[in-house]
Amino acid sequence: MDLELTSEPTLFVEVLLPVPIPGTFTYRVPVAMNDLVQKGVRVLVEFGARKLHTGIIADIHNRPPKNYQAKYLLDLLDDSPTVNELQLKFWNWMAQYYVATPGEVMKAGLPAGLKLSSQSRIQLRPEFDIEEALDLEVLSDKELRLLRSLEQEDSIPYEQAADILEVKNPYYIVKELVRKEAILLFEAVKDKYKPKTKKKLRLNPIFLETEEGLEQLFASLGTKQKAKQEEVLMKFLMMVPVLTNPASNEEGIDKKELLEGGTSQVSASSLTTLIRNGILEEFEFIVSRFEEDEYSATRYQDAEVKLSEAQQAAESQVLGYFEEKDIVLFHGVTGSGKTEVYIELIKKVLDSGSQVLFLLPEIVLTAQMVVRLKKIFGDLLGVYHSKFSDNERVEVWKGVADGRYQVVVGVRSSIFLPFENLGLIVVDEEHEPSYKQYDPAPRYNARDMALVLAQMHKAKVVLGSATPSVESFYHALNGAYGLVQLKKRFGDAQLPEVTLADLKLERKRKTMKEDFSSVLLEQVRNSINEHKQVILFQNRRGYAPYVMCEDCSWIPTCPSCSVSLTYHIHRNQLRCHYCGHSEAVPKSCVQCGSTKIRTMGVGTQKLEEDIKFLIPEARVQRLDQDTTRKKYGYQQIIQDFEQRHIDILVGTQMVSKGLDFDHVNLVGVFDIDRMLNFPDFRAEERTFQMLTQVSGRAGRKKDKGLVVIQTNNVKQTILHKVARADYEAFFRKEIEERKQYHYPPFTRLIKLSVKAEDRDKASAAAGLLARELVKKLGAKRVLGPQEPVINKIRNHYLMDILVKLERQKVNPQKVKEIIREVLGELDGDRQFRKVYVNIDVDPV
DNA sequence: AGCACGCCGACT
DNA sequence: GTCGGCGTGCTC
Repeated sequence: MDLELTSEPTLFVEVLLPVPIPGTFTYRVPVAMNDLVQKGVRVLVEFGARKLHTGIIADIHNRPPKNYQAKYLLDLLDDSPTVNELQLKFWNWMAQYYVATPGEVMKAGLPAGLKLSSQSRIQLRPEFDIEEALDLEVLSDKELRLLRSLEQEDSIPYEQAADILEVKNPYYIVKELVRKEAILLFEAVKDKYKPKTKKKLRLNPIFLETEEGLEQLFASLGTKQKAKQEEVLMKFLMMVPVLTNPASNEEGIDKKELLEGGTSQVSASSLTTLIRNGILEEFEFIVSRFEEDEYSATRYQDAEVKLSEAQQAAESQVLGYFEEKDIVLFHGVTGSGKTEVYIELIKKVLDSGSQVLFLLPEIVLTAQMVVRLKKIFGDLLGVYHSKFSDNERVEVWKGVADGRYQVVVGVRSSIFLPFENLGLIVVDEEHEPSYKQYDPAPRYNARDMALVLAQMHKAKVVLGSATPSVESFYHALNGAYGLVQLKKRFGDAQLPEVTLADLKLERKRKTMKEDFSSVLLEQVRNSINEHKQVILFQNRRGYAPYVMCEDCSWIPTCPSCSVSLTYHIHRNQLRCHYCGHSEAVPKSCVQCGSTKIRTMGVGTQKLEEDIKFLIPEARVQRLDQDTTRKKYGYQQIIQDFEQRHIDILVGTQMVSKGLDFDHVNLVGVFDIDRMLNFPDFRAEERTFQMLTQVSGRAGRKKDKGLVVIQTNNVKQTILHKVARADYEAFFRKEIEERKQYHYPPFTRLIKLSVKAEDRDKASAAAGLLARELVKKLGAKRVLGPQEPVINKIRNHYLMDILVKLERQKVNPQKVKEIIREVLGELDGDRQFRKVYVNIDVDPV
């Protein structure tokens, strides 16, 4: 036989693994799999001595690695690719741009449910003879004990060995037994994703084959407990017309439905007997985790949305821009009806056969927008949300891959879904910082990545906002993006009136009640008397940001972070919002022994308490991270507020997002000065956006709403711009400052955070880094190192370096290469062991 | 990032 | 001796 002709080529694959090591890993393809390997397929590989990993095939070739022996692929997990080629390209791009590894991007992009988990198991070697080993006296007591237990089982989990042996770490004993060739240690893999099933029942079809079948059936029942069994059967036959409609039997009936449904309950144990005797058959049916709701039958063609003239004009402007530009910034004031325009655009894209991605910031998602879209797009719409379980995410992933979902509404991570042909991406509230991921790497901004993804799909993008980011508005004015504006509220609703409450003055006159100015409190009372609703905005959760000893000013701080501890009232404890540390409130001062420990400052909990005390008849509810932990917590509160079971909603920025309430006529804003004075070049932008958003909650329909902003400095011009809803005035001033001080959009920023347990080490490493960067980039482009305000988190000291690159002159990818190089040097220096550096490209 | 391996000190 | 803590180096 001619080996040359029959032998198959030896193939190798580049496998992407979810590890933070640069590059892919080369594995050898077993000949039997040669025809089955394809890019994007999940594979099972051994990685390191004992670990199994799920990886993705990124490339296939026939070049054996030079310096090592490639391991074999263990298994292929898919028949068809889980990740398409465009996604692989996208991941790669993202890794380059954000200075991350492809593995880190994979980790962020692939839902956990598509990764496999592995567990070590121990098994007795069948050829090993325990008695013989005993005769030879080569086994210790413990070893023997483990072997005896294994005799009874096929295999046991590794952890169980610890219980059997009554030791903490069975590793050495297990290892010794492996050496003696008594046992095998292997990895069992299980697919984490399990479809959800329902138990269904059908009648054994043999009873339907002949005319007399059913009679025989009743005759064949055992004599014992016959009546009960008959009862079950009768109910079944009433619910399933087996004779007139045999297909209904094929389809079966819910087990639960048979047992509990209808008018009577029937015996579950009789049913079990019927199943055991082969009269009824039980089978499992895969169901979707997403309940088919009342809208699912609707086709979007049927759901008419009437656009106002202004909306129609906006839509045709967007379409007009799309003739020549790929990106349009859609600036529409709160309540101007951007959503209807989005919907019309989406319909058009769907009609052309392309897919649509609708991005929303984190918090809004469960609320009204999804319901609205669901009504229109029915079961073509997939929803991707951070509170979904792993399994639910996998179902959306698969739905997108097989084309069941043509529209997806989702949070930032939905840019990773396996779209084949996107035609449009809508980024609503494009200015929202929650589109940016902080930790872990890749620190990506979903808004920016949406632009990249769209380009790869040759799709269009609409960036929508009532308060566009300075960057986006600048690009729009520059002509890089199209600009479409809606300046009037829908249906002639008026913009709210904005009043400033002068806290300095009120304090002097002693008219403050707790943290409420008399101006605000009076308005709250008015609203309640008129049976209107009120929103109070305080962007700080907890009860008080810190507590303090009245006698010596001692403030409890976190043992691991350089921050004061926040007081939470319900558990009566102090908590760190950075690392989660919590402790009881000290009864007396640690420093001077005084018992006069007072809460300082205001959080949402305190506001809630105060307003309940000041207006006892009002029904008050708090909306923040702490009250919305549960999956539907947020939805529940919003619903209660909508249905007017709540008069006053006290909350963090959660209250400011995309919610339309018809009966709110007052919004109160606390602590805005702290936000304005935040040491960040975006502080004013953030404040303006937040105030505009939260103001938008006041007044709908014909009622003019009122916004009361409490401030210590009524002269701050930004507050007056909010009052006039003058975005463009805000923008003009802001863009001048950005230009003057070289901030985005005129520069690109890269922030390096150096982290080490030792403060001097962090400082020294940062110093070295900065010097090297200055050498290569010039002193003007490197700021710092500077110790951040919060200089210690989780027992690691921090130092920041900011790299500023002029937008026109500098190639940012080159600079990232330089940063990688310099970091490599630091990595090689023994002195800087255990120093970590985070790279944040385009920090927000 | 894990995780194995090796070296060191504490304990039965 | 054995256990377990931590520093170091590697993963196709």
